[in-house]
Amino acid sequence: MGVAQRRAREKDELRRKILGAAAELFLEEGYQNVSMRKIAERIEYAPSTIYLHFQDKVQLVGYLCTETFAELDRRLEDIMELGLSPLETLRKSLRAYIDFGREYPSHYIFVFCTPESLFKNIEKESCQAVYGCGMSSFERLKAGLAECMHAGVIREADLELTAQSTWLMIHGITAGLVTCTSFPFVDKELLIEHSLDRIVGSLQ
Amino acid sequence: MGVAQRRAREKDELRRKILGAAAELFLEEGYQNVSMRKIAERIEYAPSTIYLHFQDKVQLVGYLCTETFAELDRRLEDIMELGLSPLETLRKSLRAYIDFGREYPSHYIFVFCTPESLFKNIEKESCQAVYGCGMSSFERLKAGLAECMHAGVIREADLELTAQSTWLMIHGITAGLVTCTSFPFVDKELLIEHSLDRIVGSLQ
Amino acid sequence: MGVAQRRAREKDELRRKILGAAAELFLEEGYQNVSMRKIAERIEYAPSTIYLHFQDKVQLVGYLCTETFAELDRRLEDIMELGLSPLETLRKSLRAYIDFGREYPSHYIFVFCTPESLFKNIEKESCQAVYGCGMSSFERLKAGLAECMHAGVIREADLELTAQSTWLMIHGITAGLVTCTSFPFVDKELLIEHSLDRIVGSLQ
Amino acid sequence: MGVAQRRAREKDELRRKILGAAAELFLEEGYQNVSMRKIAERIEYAPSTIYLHFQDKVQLVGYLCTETFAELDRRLEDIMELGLSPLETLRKSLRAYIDFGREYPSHYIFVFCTPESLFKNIEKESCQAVYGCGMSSFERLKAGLAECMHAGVIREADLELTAQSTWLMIHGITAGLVTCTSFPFVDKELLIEHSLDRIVGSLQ
DNA sequence: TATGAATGAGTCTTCATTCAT
DNA sequence: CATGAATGAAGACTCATTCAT
Repeated sequence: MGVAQRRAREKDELRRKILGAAAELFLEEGYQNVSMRKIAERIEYAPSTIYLHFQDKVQLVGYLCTETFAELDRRLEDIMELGLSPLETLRKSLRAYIDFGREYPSHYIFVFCTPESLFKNIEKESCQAVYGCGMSSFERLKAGLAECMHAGVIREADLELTAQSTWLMIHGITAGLVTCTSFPFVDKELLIEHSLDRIVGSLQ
Repeated sequence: MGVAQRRAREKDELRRKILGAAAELFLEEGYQNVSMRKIAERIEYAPSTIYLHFQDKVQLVGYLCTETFAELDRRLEDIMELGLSPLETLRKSLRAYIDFGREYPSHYIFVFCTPESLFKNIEKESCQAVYGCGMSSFERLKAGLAECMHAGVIREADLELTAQSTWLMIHGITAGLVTCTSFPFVDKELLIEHSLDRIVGSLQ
Repeated sequence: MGVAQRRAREKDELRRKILGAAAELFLEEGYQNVSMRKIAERIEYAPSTIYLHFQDKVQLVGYLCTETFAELDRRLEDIMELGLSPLETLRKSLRAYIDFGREYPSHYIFVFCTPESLFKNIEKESCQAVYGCGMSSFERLKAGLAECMHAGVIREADLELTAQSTWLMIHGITAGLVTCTSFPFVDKELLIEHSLDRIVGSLQ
Repeated sequence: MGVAQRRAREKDELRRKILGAAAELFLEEGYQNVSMRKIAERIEYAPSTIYLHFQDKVQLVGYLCTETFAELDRRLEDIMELGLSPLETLRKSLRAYIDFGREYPSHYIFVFCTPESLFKNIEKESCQAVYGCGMSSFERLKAGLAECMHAGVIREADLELTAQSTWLMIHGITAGLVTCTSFPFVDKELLIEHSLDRIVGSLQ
């Protein structure tokens, strides 16, 4: 049993190594410039070895995103469990979203800023993984807004509309900061807080 | 001299033809799926001919974006010349920005949603063209905000901060609508107007 | 000892399972589209396990053909034991040969229509198995012809020459029907019988 | 003009060189083992250069066969123009067919002995070229038989049936001699002539 | 005995780019 | 000015096979 366990652990380790290398390359080179070959080179394995762990490139990237966004979900969950007021929870969640995007810029860009035309010849199923994995955090955002409306701390309005509008705005902040790296932004901390003030304020 | 003139004119014509074909392909297929070969095919010239007019692919696309964003500038200018109130002008400008992005999704994505790491091995000059071309519209936005502050129709605040924050938000709307094509957005017209209400409202 | 026997039996069972799966795939997909992996998948064993039972792919296929052609031998034997007249026996044998080829097209093609150059880098032994396995049926054909000559029901002639010539003709019918699947053949039953009439007729 | 002519000639020369190398490899290694890379290596060009002359592998092979079978057609035509008797013409044609197959074994094997399953994932169109190119010689054979029937030198019978049956037989001779290179054939000249005697005889 | 992990050589193909003409 | 020819590097992926366990 010990053997089987070790094997499983080793297998998982390599899997994580692959995902790690992929994430790094992603960050450094962007999705387009990440190839199975380069991933393999970085971990010093043969390209074909990757195929023992992932069906194809898109699946690999899909897992990468899924796993990374699970982290965002976890963070949002943690915030909800802090027992803060609905409004504080919302504000903290929005901030967590932005922070997350800045910490995992490549993942964020890949999932939310990659035009779908890029996946022209790729199976729908595989793409679902990539596009789907942002949905659960959106749902969380919506839930947070619902609670605020319920508590009467923000204006009553169409929930879906409000949620989408709010998401678009924090997406703008996240994406903008993350992709436009040579834009001469003012102090980013200030910029984020100022923007959140406006966004949250405009809900009230 | 007549000869020289004609030559210059012809040269310029071909240049425009190339840019035109590139723009079409760009729109239809997105940056990644545009190749020099396809551009050449479309205008029925040899691929190598393109290199007589443009240094490389990125430069070509850079020019493309520059020219396209000039169109945005023109639109913003037109709005300013309408003689509307500062606030109306601002609102119309923001709206024009979003509309422009939706009309030229590939250009918008290329200029604002492409992580710069993608251009690792590419001459700075070429990249400058790409990244610079959004700046003038940002300046216009800033000017519009300044006028509103001046006129006292929006709250007095740090101009640069306000402008960047505002840009990030409308960028979010534009980018979100344009890249997340499979997201189940509510009625987009409504979504945009609602969001603009919030953004402009949060300035007051 | 009981243990050793059981082991041997189990080993043989797996061997047959492998050959069975290979035969199925062979039939469904043809030699080129059969891979060790696919065989392994079908029997739910690891690819490497196959190598415990067969040296390599060609050897495996060699055995496969050997076993399948043994079936042809059996059928020819059965016919001989029917106690028919020499000529009837011959005719029935030729027909059985063609039918066999049509039932096992992949095997037939592999053994008789694969140029030997394909096995350039493969051990002679393995190839022998493949090429040898058609010989015994040829010998049976020759015997049948000999008997007919002996009985005076066909023209006396060089036996080897006659046999080879006859084999080439029925080989043409078999191979043609089996490989040229998109050729617009007339009714195949008719075509076969008409051809056999001519072949047998030309012996008399 | 001289320049353009020379260019065209050179282009054609390379094209022929590619086809030549492909044919050689074909012969030596069989269709399966011929790759674009190997062809390129043999002519000492980059693999991508081949794609300037042929769309893809199947097209290349298609041309190879088409061109080769054009040669067979030419030979059959030449025979028809000799002004021989219908029967002599037929006999000579059958013989020419067999000789042709023996001279271009790889081409013959490829066109007539390659199971279509090999082209599983390949466009129908491309395959047509490969499979179609034997048809015109079959038509010639049919015409020859028709003339013989007309002249009353062979038995009147269903033309299509007779033609297909006859083709299958000479196909058997050709394919057998060409693929079964290690079979201990008797003197091939004798074998061919003997078989032709039988085939033609069985028409009368 | 059986296997899981790993590989290296190979598959076809596309692309941006260069250069002699 | 324009091009046709050519290329080298890279793309994703498959396969038969080996070997330590």
